[in-house]
Amino acid sequence: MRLFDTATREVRDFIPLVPGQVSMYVCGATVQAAPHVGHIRSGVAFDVLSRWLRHNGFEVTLVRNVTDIDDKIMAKGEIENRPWWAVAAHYEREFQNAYTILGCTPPTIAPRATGHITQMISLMQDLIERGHAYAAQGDVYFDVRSFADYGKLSGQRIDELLPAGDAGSSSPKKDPRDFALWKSAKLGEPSWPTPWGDGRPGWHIECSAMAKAYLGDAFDIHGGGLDLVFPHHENEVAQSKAAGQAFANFWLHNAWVTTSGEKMSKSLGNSLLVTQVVQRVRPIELRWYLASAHYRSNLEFSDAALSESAVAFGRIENFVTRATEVLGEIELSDLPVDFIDAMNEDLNVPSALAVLHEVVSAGNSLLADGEHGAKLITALSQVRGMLDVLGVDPLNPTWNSSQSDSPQAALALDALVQGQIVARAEAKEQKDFAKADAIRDQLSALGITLQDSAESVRWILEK
RNA sequence: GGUGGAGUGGCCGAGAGGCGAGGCAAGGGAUUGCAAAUCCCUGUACACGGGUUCAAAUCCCGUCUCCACCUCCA
Repeated sequence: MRLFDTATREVRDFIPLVPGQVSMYVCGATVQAAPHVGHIRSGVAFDVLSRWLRHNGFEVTLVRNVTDIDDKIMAKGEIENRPWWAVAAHYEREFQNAYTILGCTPPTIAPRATGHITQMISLMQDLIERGHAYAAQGDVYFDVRSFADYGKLSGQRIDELLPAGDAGSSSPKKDPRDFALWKSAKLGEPSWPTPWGDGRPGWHIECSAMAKAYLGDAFDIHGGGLDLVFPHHENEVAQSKAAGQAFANFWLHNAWVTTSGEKMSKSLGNSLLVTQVVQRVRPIELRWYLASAHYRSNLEFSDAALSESAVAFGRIENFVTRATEVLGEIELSDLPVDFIDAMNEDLNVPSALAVLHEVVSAGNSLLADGEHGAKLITALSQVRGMLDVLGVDPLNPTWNSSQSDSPQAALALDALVQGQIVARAEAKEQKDFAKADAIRDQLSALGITLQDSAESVRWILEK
């Protein structure tokens, strides 16, 4: 399998540090607002990666952090008139819900920054001892000039960077590009005791501390959104490597969801909350849409594209449902070679989907011809296998809408619709097409679509 | 100013020297009482200008446009 590594800017062979196991750290959310579609794209992208790794027999340890203390969370607490920790807990839950309804496999652990202050202190002590950090007026800063590789990950040179915004004359920093590992607490701010005084973590330190706590000094993959490359990941890798760790072997970054060509972000006012979008399409359709573009390509979000994508998925789903009605439960078989090749080449999902569509077409032909044998079984099992890798197998219990799908209700509805189907068949028998069409229209008005085929009539409830 | 990415047919979206990925939409056909569902057929697209090559969307040079990061960001 090959993956694009931001650090080397090339697609290269992925070989885990420990055979058979993959350790992965993905930057989750700073829980200061509800998740929008862009946030969840990242969740879906790395979920597809971990599913593919598991499919290939790797045991995956996935750490996805929750940064639950930072300036914005504190500011939000002011606005919402509640403690910072209530804000953090609230939005953490919202993210959790979004990941869940989009079918993301839960991470092995979702550690919180505030639960790892001890590890942060120990890391800072280590950095100070090694001469890569210094305490000043209760703050602790990372000394970027002390670390030769600073800027390597993002291709930045320290002297070419725009001056940092907080580099005022009052700053105790040695260099304006030095960044805060720890910030001394002002009155009324949350704080934790340290050898340098009471304070709270700066951004970046939590990820270094938690990656080490759960994955050790060296691990396979570090992921996140493209905007994290600089400064977040640059600073993280600087801290951890300056502390003597090998840190991440691969750096993976997902691209944006855009609208009108621009990155979706709160400040531009163009963000769409996950909760809003899943009112328009089903969660599985949103996931299909987000997963269907290559993770390193921008995905231009539009209502039209979303709707078309849902229609396209409907065709796949239709095949799965019809074939399953004919075949019942089946065992999964091997995936098509072309699909495997596409996924192994830096998760080329769009190419992989071309294979999926081909198998679906072939499967539909088999159904149309009434061939319900081994070929159809293979087609269905391959299709479901491919969908499963992408996390969009419609038959997976994840997607059962719990409220409406009680078995009794489904049986009752089926009995009623079957009655109408029989009535329509009788009308057709008597060439009373007006009556037959009226029955079909009635059902259609209720969201029930009839699908005729040579030997049977089936119905589906539009969702 | 520094760094990185992108411009592909009506739309979405892969590919990255060689004989038209795929999807959606559209047109035609099969099937149907009519629809729906399904299947088959139909498209010579790669921002622009040069160049290299037997061959370029893919390589080189130049130009234009857009986006992102360098401040919080998935």
